Amino acid sequence: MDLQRTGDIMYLEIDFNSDKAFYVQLCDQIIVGIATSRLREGDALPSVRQLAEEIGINMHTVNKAYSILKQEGYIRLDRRCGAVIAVDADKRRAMDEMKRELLVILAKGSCKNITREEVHELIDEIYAEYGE
Amino acid sequence: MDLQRTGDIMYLEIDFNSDKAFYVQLCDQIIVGIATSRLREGDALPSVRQLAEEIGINMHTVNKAYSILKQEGYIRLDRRCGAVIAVDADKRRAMDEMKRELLVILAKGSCKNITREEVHELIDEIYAEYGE
DNA sequence: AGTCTGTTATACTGCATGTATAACATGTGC
DNA sequence: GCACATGTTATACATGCAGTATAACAGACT
Repeated sequence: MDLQRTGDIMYLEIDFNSDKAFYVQLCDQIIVGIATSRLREGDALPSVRQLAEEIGINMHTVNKAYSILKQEGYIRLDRRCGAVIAVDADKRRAMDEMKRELLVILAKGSCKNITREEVHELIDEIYAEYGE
Repeated sequence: MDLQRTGDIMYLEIDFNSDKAFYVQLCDQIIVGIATSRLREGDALPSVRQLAEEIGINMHTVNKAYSILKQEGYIRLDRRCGAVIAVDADKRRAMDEMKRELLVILAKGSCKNITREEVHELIDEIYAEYGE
């Protein structure tokens, strides 16, 4: 087995004061991790029990996050090697979902006088900071 | 009083099968309505009781949506004329919030092989369909 | 055999959602 | 003044989700 379970996934943290659910925070952070190449195809994530203890939450909450990530096509789960990054790129569906999510966000911005140009700049800004 | 309470806000509908909360659906639809100029500064929204009956939900759920819209600076509420569109454009805060929301969405897209250029195209596409 | 993995089941607490009924203070129109 | 509509608030209830806790199971590794 050449898969190494990384001992420290320090950037996985829970904000206990956030209004976001713990499992949503975990999903988001892992997805951002993949996008920014801190997590790569084939990398192993900590086991549900291990991660749960590290960040101080319950095992089932981590398990829920992993299950969602599996169902949405970001990781692969099996009993041999735990959770492994394995992105299944269903681009068509991803773009549909992105469009639906963007619609409300752009509407909010439009109400607050954020122009289309400023949105484009914001996109490039984010890509510059975190991007590939 | 030259404010007219619009009799039919037909585009306000609840998707009872959605996973989104009713009051969130209402907020989103009203915000999109403002952004697309179907609702304009000074327009009056139906009263909480009237709208609740029209779309078949409880009064308090509508009231919750209105309260949030007020708190986020999209409408003004007073006892004389009910709920009135009145956008308070706190652009700085709006851009901060937009950036935070975009971060995760762009990360998801990046995982699914959606390029930065395609995101830009998607933005323009949405503006072309709904935008001013 | 022992230990780790994900997985499932059950039970409990706390909180958000949504409904229901009622009352209150204020503003409008008669 | 009176009736009516407005937003607002309080209370109570049912339901479901979030999170925790304990436990057990089947498969894979050493």
